[in-house]
Amino acid sequence: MGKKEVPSLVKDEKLIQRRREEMVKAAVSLFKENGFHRTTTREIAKASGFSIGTLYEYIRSKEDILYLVCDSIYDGVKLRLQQDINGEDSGIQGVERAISAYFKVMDDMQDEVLVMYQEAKSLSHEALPYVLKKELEMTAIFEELLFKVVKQGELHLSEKEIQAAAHNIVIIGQMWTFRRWALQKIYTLEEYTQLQLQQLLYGIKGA
Amino acid sequence: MGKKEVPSLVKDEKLIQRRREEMVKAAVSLFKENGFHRTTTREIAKASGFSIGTLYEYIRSKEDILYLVCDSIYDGVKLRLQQDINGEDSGIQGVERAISAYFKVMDDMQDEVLVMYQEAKSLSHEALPYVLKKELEMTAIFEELLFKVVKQGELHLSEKEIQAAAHNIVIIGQMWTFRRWALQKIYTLEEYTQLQLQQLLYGIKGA
Amino acid sequence: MGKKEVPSLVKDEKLIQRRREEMVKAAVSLFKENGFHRTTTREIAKASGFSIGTLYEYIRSKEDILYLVCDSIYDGVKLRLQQDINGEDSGIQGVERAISAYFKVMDDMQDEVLVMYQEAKSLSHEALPYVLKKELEMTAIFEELLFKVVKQGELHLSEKEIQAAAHNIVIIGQMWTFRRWALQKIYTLEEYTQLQLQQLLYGIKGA
Amino acid sequence: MGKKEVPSLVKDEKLIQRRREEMVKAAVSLFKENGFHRTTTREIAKASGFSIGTLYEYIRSKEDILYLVCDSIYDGVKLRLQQDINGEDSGIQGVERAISAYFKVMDDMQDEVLVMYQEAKSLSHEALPYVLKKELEMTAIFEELLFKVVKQGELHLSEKEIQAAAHNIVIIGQMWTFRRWALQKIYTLEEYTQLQLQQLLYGIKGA
DNA sequence: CATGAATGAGAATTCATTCAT
DNA sequence: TATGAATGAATTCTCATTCAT
Repeated sequence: MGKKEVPSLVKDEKLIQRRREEMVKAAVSLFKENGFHRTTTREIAKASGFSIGTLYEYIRSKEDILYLVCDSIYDGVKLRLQQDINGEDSGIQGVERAISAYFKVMDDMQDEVLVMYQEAKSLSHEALPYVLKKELEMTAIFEELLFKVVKQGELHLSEKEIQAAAHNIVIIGQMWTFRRWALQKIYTLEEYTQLQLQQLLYGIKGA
Repeated sequence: MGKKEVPSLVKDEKLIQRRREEMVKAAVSLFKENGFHRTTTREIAKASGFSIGTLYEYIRSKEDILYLVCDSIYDGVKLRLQQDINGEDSGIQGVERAISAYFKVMDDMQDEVLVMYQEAKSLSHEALPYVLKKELEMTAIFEELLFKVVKQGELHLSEKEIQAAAHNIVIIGQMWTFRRWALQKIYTLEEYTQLQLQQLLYGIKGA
Repeated sequence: MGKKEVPSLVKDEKLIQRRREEMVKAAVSLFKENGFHRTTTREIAKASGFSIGTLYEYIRSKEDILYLVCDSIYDGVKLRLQQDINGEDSGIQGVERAISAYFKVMDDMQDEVLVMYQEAKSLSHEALPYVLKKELEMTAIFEELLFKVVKQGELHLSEKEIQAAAHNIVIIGQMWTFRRWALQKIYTLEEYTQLQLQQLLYGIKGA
Repeated sequence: MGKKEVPSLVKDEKLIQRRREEMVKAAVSLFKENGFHRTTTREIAKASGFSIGTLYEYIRSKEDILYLVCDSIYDGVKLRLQQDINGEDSGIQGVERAISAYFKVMDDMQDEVLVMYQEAKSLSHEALPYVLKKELEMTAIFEELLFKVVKQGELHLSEKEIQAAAHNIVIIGQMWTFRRWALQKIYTLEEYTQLQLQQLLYGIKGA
């Protein structure tokens, strides 16, 4: 489904998957600490528990690792989000629930979100679109949610308004991590969630 | 006022300023294209119009350049913003005006904002605080604006609500640049401004 | 035994030893010709028969090479000296024999001694003590030799006199190399040895 | 008298002399601390109290400074030594006096001696001979002294023995500085002088 | 499949020296 | 004479990637 294929010299698909998971885990931790450029492939291999030679059996280049990392994080975020939202109540209530759940995911996956946020731009022109696509899919989740509520007549928003709102939700969630140095000094996650729900729903002038 | 001093081997202060401006201009353009890490000091020197030796007469290390770039961009943004806001009408109207002006600045300085946004995190632990401080000052501008309106009784917001609103304004403005690949396909700047003003003031449930 | 460990990225200890021997050999020859500071790491790599990258798999910095060189030379000198002295006759005769052997070693290892003599001082404050310690050990060999003879009643020297004599022996031996430009024009090694034995044992006034 | 001429762009001989003295003084201090290679011309200029441009009005290259330094030190040592020895008593007594005086000069000029000792070898093939010549002149002083005493019949030494003895005196004096890390822990200058006089005159087998 | 030694292009930085003012 | 800004060749060290075992 539109994923970029990263070739491997190894045939055993199961093994590829397992090794890559180890790699990604190690890499996230290292990227978080030192950033993509300051992390060496040797360090990643070592932290992954195998040799540099083996590392290159499962990827072609250092950039592949970054791609796998971003890919994996998006999948993780999306998976958790979909689990937390699923069927449940719809209407405005459902949107609020989704936002709260999303903020919770951002909080739980802070390190990953940060890495994705800061390093994705280092991807080559070839790989970047795949990641931006994921970012849009993320936004689309909230667009759809809002769209349903509009359809039910509970909200009155144009399509462009829906899009703007969805983008806002997404980055205000991410902001919790990439502005943690400011926000997490002022608010607890619960406070932040309450305040932002208020702002998102009612605005500054809000009732 | 709390700026980090970057030492130079050259004594003539005027010259330092002039050369550094050339450097920063060249660097912004290169960083935008290839990012900080993929840009070499030689490229910066060349694009600045002087030799590598001369470059190092005005800075101590590559990181100094990044710091000067970030510093310069913040100053630029803030300067323009303050010019555009100045005395003028207060009240909610004033806030709206300020937000519009801010979005306009973001649009005009897209390249710079993008660079600052993506590369600032590469600053060392020593220099980073200076830049984060600037980011907070940016936010503080809107906090103060809102605070005045609250004082005048036109808005009813707690301090924490003011802070959240200010952060939202700032990053929704920045989002116009760092999500340009999505947003600028959907909206013109005017549309974006109108829609986001609506969202910020009245929220999803909006009037 | 109190050696400074020089870390390597390579795991195979045997290989490390072999490669470092090649490196040291090449470095001695280059240092002798141009001195430590005028010799580049690339030259050392090339003369050693491997690439610059490989060189740095076996050392951390250029200074490590100098340390390895000094270390190796001292070990070489000491080893040869101990082989030449071993059990043999004791008494004054033994001392004379040892001095002659030592002078012979100095003569055989002129290049090495010269390098060690002239470049050791370029070692960092961290590494220098290890080399000075070796120099003292060298001196201690002669101190012990003299001490035994004193104990046997054949010589009458205080401890401080023993130390002075030992230092004199050591540097008069080294002088053969570092004043070669003067001495080796006047004397053959045999002459030098005879004359200096005379001076050392009986002094200027000597019988 | 066989000195190497170092050209200058400046005409005023008095000025040249004065500036060069300042330069040499600054350089000795810096060389002692960091060695010739690790000292930059900028540092020397600064420590001398003039600009880098001015520095190069009085020398042609960095090496010229080293030559001037060595030259100046030798002249200084020789001057002091000749003052201390002059007419005075002759015979063995005179030799002893000269040695003591020489050791005292070495002690007083430790920094200079050390620099000369360790850095002279960095001189180019062109300049080195001039310095070695000075070293020989130093030795010649003691050769002459000894020669006179031999002539007077108070000592019985061949020419080669005289030369060896003179070399020994010179380097045992220098050793006081370049092995200070060992010797100056054990002896005071007076002790060292007494012990070495004893060794030099009567040898290990002593009186 | 796994290993890790070897490679060398490339990057940041330094510093002796020059020359216009 | 004095100054100090400009220069760029030279140097150390890094690190992604390969390939023989």
